[in-house]
Amino acid sequence: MSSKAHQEKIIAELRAQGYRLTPQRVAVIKTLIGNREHPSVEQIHDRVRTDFPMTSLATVYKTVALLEGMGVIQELCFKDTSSRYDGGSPDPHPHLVCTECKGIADVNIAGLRELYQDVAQRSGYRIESYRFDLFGICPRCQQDE
Amino acid sequence: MSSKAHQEKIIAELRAQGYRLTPQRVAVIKTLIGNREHPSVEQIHDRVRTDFPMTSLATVYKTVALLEGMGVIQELCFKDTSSRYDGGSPDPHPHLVCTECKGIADVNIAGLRELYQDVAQRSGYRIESYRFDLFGICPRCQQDE
DNA sequence: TTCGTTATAAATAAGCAGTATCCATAAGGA
DNA sequence: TCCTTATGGATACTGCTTATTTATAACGAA
Repeated sequence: MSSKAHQEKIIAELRAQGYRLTPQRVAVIKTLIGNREHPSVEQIHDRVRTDFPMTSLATVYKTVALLEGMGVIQELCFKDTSSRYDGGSPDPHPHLVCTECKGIADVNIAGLRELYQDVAQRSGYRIESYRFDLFGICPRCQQDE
Repeated sequence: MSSKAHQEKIIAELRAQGYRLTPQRVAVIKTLIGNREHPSVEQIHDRVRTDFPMTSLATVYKTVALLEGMGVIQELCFKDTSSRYDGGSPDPHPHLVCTECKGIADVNIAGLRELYQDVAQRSGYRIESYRFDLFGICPRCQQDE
């Protein structure tokens, strides 16, 4: 699905659930959806304010909470930085996290589902989601060393 | 290694690095090491205070930071609860997290190393550690439903 | 198009986990 | 036993996030 179509779908979903379509919300959605940069609330706020300078930080917090509640974005919480938001896919997937530049990249790992379904069977847990972060140094930061 | 031996090893390591062995530190170590319950700072604090009632929360924070810096325990940060501490093994390993009772269990997943070494090769990242949490409902909480 | 209802935005106060500060105390070597 | 100095205790503070309050604007109805 194209980024534009994805945005439209979420906007339609908001409308369907009776939420109002405010310019601020649309701007947050546009910043998040199809953006592969996993921005922080601050970064979303800065971006949104280029178009709507009066937008409050609280509004961005409320909007990302709303979108997360709808299950269309994922919050990625880290201990040393503020949370980052993944608007690319609402389904869990592993992330590559550069400990140097703090960049976050999506990565696909084949066979992961089978792996944790085996764990579910062995442990008796009913597994509903996961979080898999690989920490290291990205190629760009390795060059800069 | 037995839990007792593990504690002794860490105490020796503290001494070797010139840190003082205070009763508070020893109590924190005893609470953490060999404990499979992944306690929070609050829980460690409560436990330590049964023996040393005057112990401050700040002391527990400082001690777990020290132990984490030495690489003998792992901090597990979550978005909805305060951090939990893993004193069982300093090496990264996956965790099963019950979203109902907030319990955390260690789990072994064979082949994980190969899996992310393949990712390293494909992506060019130099992977140094990871965090893998599986969220779900533990067997006990499933029974209580 | 206008009006009315009411969800939402802005501003800002409050909450909370974790950190820093400061002084008194006690660990450990001499 | 004494001395030096790291450490503990108390508490103020910080930064991220949430709650509160009031004014505004979205959207259905007429």
